[in-house]
Amino acid sequence: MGRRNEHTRDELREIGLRAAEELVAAHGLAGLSARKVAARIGYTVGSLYMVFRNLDDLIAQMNERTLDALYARLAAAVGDRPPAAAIQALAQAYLHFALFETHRWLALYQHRMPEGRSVPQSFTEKVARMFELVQHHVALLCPRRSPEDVALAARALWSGIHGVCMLSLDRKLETVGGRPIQEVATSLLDNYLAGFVGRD
Amino acid sequence: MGRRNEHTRDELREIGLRAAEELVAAHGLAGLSARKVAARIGYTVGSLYMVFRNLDDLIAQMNERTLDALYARLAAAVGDRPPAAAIQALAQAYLHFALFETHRWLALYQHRMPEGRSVPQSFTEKVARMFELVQHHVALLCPRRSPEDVALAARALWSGIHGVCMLSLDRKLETVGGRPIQEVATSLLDNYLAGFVGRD
DNA sequence: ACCTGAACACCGTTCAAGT
DNA sequence: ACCTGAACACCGTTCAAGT
Repeated sequence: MGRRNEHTRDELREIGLRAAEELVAAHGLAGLSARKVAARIGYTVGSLYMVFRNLDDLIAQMNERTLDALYARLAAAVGDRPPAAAIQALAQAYLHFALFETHRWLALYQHRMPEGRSVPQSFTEKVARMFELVQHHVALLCPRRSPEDVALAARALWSGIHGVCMLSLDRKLETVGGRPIQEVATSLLDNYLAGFVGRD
Repeated sequence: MGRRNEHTRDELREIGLRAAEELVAAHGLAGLSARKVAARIGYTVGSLYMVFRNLDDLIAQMNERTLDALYARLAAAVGDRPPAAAIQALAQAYLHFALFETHRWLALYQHRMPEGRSVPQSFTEKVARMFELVQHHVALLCPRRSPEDVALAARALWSGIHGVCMLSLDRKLETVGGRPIQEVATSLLDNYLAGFVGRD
């Protein structure tokens, strides 16, 4: 057998990633398997290994696409808002993505590279680019603060918003009478920034 | 074969959980399997299903033990400190646990119950108990605030600290020149509380 | 060069059979 | 009642063999 040649390498990679995204969207990262992806695109499992080093590689590439989508949403959300509003918009856009593309977003953090191996550099760069978006607007908000202070504040805020998403999605940690996630995020931003700017 | 009777049901459960904890500590949740646990305690896989409903049940029980350990550390950390110091101590104790018992702590959040099933009530209660520890000290710090405000603040802070841990452990998100995790956490608490108390 | 099919070493879960 | 051993349906990964 062999030689179907219906798709180029790039096409195979594309439909593979798309199938993976659909599987994850439907059943979460745990519902993803190389065999299921192969079945869904009408190839044998072995074929996937022509285009992806292994399943971890496939997931890493899928996650990079998620990062791209997330970045686009964040960048669109800021628009030309003034700093404080821009930061709030960034947070709300992040929340929105986590809430409405839950499985895709969770896969970003659930997937851990095997023991020794690290994540590709392109992945790290996309994360850095996203972080700088936050940092930029914090800097605009507090022009007199040192770059170190701004970096620290951006990191604290970003981590905080991330934690709000995580704990909200994890039904395990949903305490009774929990507030809507947006409200918690707003509280975090408002109070942190009040403290941060107040000591400007 | 059969009938070894070297261990009671409770003992079997205990050595099973202990073996699971050792495997997770060494290789993370991904390195855990029912067959490995069985091998490690010198029983066949089937025997595990006498004591645990399935692997998810085993992991859930293991995670409950982790929650107990974490709660003990947090409670010990507060001691009889005044509110503000108590909150800082809680955060630092949480960070410490995440940093030094990383795999055990990560397992708490990496493990997701299968599609329909939810986490046992005892688990939820242990989480609630931990959350109330934070809430209690925030209430002491701001006696004039409404219970709703206090709950919101506690939730924002707890989520924030959690996010700091998560993103710090995830080497993926380590941005270059990242500050030490404790510093980020302190910034989060100090500035949030400055904002929160300032509007008291 | 592309792709298959079968193989290998794993996995969770069940259960008849043995003591 | 306790425990085993084998079975079943899955899994990731490799690779000789076919076109």
